Amino acid sequence: MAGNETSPYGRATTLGDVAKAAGVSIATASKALNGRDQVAPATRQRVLAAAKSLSFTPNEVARGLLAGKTGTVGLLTNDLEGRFVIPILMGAEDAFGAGEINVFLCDARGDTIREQHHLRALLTRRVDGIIAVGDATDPRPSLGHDIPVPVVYAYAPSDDPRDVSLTPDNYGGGRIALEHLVACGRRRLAIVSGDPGFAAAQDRTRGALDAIRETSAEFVAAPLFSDWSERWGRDAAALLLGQHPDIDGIVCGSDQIARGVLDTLRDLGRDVPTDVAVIGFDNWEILSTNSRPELTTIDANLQQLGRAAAQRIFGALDKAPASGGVEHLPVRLVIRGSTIERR
Amino acid sequence: MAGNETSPYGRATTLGDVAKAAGVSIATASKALNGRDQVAPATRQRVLAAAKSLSFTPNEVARGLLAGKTGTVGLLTNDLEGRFVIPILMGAEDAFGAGEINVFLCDARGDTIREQHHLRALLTRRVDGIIAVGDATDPRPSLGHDIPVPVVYAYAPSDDPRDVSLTPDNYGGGRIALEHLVACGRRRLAIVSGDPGFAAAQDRTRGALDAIRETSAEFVAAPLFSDWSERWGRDAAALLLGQHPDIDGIVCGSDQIARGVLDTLRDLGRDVPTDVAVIGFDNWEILSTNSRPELTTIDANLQQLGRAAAQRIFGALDKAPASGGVEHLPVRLVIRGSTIERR
DNA sequence: CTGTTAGCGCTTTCAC
DNA sequence: GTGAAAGCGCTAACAG
Repeated sequence: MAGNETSPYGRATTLGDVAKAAGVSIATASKALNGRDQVAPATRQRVLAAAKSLSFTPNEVARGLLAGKTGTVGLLTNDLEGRFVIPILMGAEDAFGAGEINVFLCDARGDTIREQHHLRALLTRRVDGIIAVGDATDPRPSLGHDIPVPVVYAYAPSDDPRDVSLTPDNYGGGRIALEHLVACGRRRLAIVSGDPGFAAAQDRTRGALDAIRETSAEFVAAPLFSDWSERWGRDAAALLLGQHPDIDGIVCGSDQIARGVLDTLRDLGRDVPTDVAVIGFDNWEILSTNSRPELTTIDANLQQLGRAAAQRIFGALDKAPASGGVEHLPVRLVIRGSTIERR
Repeated sequence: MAGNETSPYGRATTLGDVAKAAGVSIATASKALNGRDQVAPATRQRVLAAAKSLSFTPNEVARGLLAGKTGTVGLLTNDLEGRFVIPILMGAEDAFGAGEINVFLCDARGDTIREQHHLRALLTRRVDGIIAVGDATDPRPSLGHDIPVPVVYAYAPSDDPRDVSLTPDNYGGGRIALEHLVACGRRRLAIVSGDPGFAAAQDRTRGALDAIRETSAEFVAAPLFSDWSERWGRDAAALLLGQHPDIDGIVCGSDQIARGVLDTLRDLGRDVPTDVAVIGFDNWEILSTNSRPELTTIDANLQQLGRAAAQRIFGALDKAPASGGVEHLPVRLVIRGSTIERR
């Protein structure tokens, strides 16, 4: 396609080439191609034909230079797994009718230096906004306020209340999880959470603790914390069942922990959900849909979170920056076989 | 920062602003900032100072327009999980000393229409190259040859031999897996693979089948195929152990399958690795490092694959396009507790 | 309706 | 050493 001078891939076709081929001026070609209505139908046809035959692709870079905005957004992440960032990316892509915007994904790998580096690069490329995605719901250091484009923090909120932050409602999730177990008829419950240093562990647990007061159920033991591993889930379940053999429901801090809990219950010959109901958190499908039985869990609606983040960016673009603060987005219950009998 | 006319975020500082502040021409300011040597040290200092005090960020968009290249690469993926694409992205970022290049990540979600849409958008943004990442090692339809920038297919190769494709050496991985089991003293082996419609299932299995001929070990049963789930791993193990109680090693088609196999072995009271050694494939850490015992597995070196893809792009940029064909990149054995006794 | 003109922000000859 | 001028590809007035 196009010319073929020195470089292996030739020079791309320009609007000038199209105009020449159609025998019109560049300005007219531009109008024809962009659907402006001050151009004769016949002329437009000629331009369109020329553009097609030359497989003309308009140069968005030039367009962006002129317009003062590029139609790009930077996604700055520390999520090495991609577990959070991919759904958030998808949500962001959706928020602008596919293809309007393109997303630069930058992986800072938990390194502040690298993050600054990427931030600078993104600004240099004149992104229209930045979404900072963390891999935990604990507040993270603000990127600062001397950034000339809107910034939204997703999943991990900023520690500066002036920033705009979106994070899942872990507290509400804890409530929902507990309410579901109670609705399933469970009365003697326990909590196995993750690393107590994480806000997620605290918030989810707090939600469950608060919610139980409104029910006739009770916790047979204080919440257990350690880390987010399956191993801990296994160990915790053994501990709990040893001390309280009559437990009939366990709220877990994550799907990983829940998988461990399921393993131990199986080892101990307890049927799930008949003897003990188990609920996880995250809806990490590779874990939640492969267990025996499949895991009932709380889904953080990350794709919606991505949508919302993108909307905040674009809202802030024309109007004033969205007012700061941490917004907690609703999560949702996903019911599978670990809490109700499947038929 | 910068001026503050109408838009909420003001107009960005331009080179002109810096030049004015430093009392020099735009041309001189440019030279000073870019380390050209035709500028007096004193002048350079003044320009640098002005740039800093105005927190000037050069506009890479304008620069790209002039240079004819943007320093961006498009990553077009169908990998909804992000399991493959994130390591590949990291490898690509590394290949160009961090920050030289930025990557547009586009998720086509397995939809050809959306893929074409994204492809067009990327070309419109004048990316310097495109990496197409699939979520399986089966050949995928070529994006075509009328693309004006280099394209490299990663993980999923193109079905057109003229394209440049990089994919993990699954066959070699199968060999390595088997050789490891034999090196661990196993002699009565079996293969539990995944969906037989996948190239990965066939290639890995073939590698193991070929490799065993060079050893004194044997397969006690024909390879088993079904799907990539844990459930299938559990069922297959039950079947195998029922028919061949003396099995002492199982080559699995994926970590998921291996997890299922481990579960059944545990249910049957077989010790791993003492009675039966198990090896997985993929090194999907959430699975492989959380099992009992942890999984020995084959890692596809995706980060290196990303590096290599980026290098192909940039090689092709100046010189002729890299010669086409599918290149199989080496994989590596990761030894954990499912094949050797840990101390 | 169409073409001319003037830039967007920057780099690069090429005079001075 | 420094600056004026041209121009990357495109759009947006403004004349004609």
